[in-house]
Amino acid sequence: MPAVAKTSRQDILRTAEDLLGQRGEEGVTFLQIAKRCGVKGPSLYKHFPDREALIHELEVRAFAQLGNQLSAAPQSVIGLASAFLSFASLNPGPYSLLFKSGDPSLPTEAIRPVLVLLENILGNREEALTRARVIASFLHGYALMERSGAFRLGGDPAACVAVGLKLIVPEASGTN
Amino acid sequence: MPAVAKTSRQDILRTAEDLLGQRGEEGVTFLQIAKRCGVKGPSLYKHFPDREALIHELEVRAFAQLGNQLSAAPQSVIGLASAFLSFASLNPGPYSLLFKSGDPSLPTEAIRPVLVLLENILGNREEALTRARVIASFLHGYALMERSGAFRLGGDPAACVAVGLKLIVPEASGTN
DNA sequence: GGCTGAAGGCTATATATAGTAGCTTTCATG
DNA sequence: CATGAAAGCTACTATATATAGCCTTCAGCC
Repeated sequence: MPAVAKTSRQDILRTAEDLLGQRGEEGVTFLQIAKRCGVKGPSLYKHFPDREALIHELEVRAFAQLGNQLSAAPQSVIGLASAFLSFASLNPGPYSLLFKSGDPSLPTEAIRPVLVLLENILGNREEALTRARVIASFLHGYALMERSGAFRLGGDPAACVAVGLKLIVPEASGTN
Repeated sequence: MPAVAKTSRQDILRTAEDLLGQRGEEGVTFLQIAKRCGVKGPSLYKHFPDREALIHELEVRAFAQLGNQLSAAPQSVIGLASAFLSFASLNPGPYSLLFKSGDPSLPTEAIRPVLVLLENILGNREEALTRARVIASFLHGYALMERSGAFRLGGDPAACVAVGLKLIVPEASGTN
């Protein structure tokens, strides 16, 4: 439309996602992105008002990815939990952005499969929401502590996942 | 001992903790600390090799504080969990440092009361460790999600704490 | 009493970061 | 073909971490 256009919003976002994956959130700098996109730093401000806006966009995308993973997974407690934890460990960069900002409506979308499953299992909307929150907290906390190596007392930390899930949703045992 | 000494390691750490409490981890900068301690930025390197070392020290202190809170709390599942979550919400700065670095031996100390309590309740060391991990993951995840406002689907998020604890340690019901 | 060495300051500097101001180029459209 | 906006650019500001090298002051020793 307008002028030369050496890069684009999409190009920038893709590059930022690469950096996020390779170096984590700290590594997502305008200078690095610009360099890789073949423009100078300040030019990026023609596409994003500031760094926070870019990071927010990455968070939205991360939620979308997580949502896809959960939708595609076996719709069981174990299936969804495994998909969640896989996403966390395979995509530490994007994962680290989740559950931090607290504004978009997308999280609701991404987590929906869990809620739907629990409603089916429990037959109670209210109880399902509470239970979903317990599971989300548990898995999120586990993912973070696992990644940072916070489980230092020996044994197999991963073992606590299955145990935890069974405790939190005993109704799913057998049915899975 | 040696020379003028306008400040000290302790002074710097106290100032850094103030900043951590007031502005969060991002706000803990050598320049700000130096200003408040009445010295210039580079002088701080006479007391700490780099910023990371300072932050690590703050993390160690945060674990010590948390440990004190847990030791002083009622030694019940609810009592310890409440103390943990209180610490998290009353000290967001220090709390944000916990379970991140993954090197010191102090975490082990801080969390010990939980482990001891669960060993008493369950009478099984192995099982107690697993259960402690489930609880720690759950509470840590809850604290983070609560703080960032990740619970957006209405109802009372806090309600899921009691429910979660009861599910994870049903043996404690009645006894608390 | 005076030397000396090291602790702990300081200034100056280098690099990386976010962000702003203001100019320039290019093309799509009237 | 003129114009205006999109998207570059350079130059600059401010803040951050960190290093180099110098200066000052005292503690301890001869």
